[in-house]
Amino acid sequence: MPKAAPAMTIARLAEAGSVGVETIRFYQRKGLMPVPAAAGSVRHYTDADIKHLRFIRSAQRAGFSLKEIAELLSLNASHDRLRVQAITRSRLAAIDTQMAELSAARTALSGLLDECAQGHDGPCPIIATFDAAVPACHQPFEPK
Amino acid sequence: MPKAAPAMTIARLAEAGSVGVETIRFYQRKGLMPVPAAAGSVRHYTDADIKHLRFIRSAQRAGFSLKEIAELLSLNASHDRLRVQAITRSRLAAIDTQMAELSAARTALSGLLDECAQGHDGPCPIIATFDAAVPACHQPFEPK
DNA sequence: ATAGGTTCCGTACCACAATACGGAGTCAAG
DNA sequence: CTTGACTCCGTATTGTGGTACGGAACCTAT
Repeated sequence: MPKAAPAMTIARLAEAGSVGVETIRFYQRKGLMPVPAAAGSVRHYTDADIKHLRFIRSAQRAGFSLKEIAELLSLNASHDRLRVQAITRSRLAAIDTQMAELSAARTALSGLLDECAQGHDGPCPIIATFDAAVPACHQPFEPK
Repeated sequence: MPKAAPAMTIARLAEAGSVGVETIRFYQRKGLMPVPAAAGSVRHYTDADIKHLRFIRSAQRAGFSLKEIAELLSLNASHDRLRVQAITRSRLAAIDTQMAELSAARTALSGLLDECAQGHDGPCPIIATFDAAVPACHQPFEPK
């Protein structure tokens, strides 16, 4: 019998997915991850769980919220491809909007940065973009 | 005497900035907006406040957090252009990172969308990107 | 067999950016 | 001069995505 793989516990799964143990338990509570039936009193995970976890993380990187990811996962079972496509399309639209916004912000900021780096007299144009007199508002942020 | 402008109250300012009244009070608490000395027992705002508010909103669109915006505003007073430039540069870098991520996500998603829209047998490739068997995990999300 | 590390579980807490709520005061129109 | 809208103020609650904590049970190496 070949030597058994060292049984994937939650800590190993967490490491494989580059997340914390608590994060996995959090996902389980949210219904995002299946909770495997315990073999004994400690759960064991499989490669499928790693993939599952990675799916969650990459969907997150694509901008899906955990709620949407939960829906996508539940649709996996129901085979409702049209719904999946609809969700994906709206995410694509949101990405386009966000990219446009970021791109506009990028243009504006880098222009202002150049301006600001050039001269050095008077108020910085980055902030002077709002060029009204600013009365004192120097309370520390969140003075707990 | 020309007819007086109708005195800008917090509600009017909120409308001009497309935010809620509560949001303005929230910004004031955070030190992001000056709290004008009350003329009588009700505060009056000026065009400068509208600009101030719009600055906050556009900086937010550029991805700055309220904390960073507070710092930018305080630097306006101290004329520390180098610091402003540093903050701006790091924001630009973050924007570039985020755009790259979004762009990658966009490519991936739109490819998958095409694939999914084409065929209609088997599991949807969008979800099959994570192609492991998914045990039931159908607890409602956030079952309050 | 016992010490030390993990796991499991519930509950609490964090940051962020608001939003809601309730009561007291005030202002302006009918 | 009353009524209704608006203001001010503090405190509480929301949603999102986690992170932390404490105790009990359990598993493993010595």
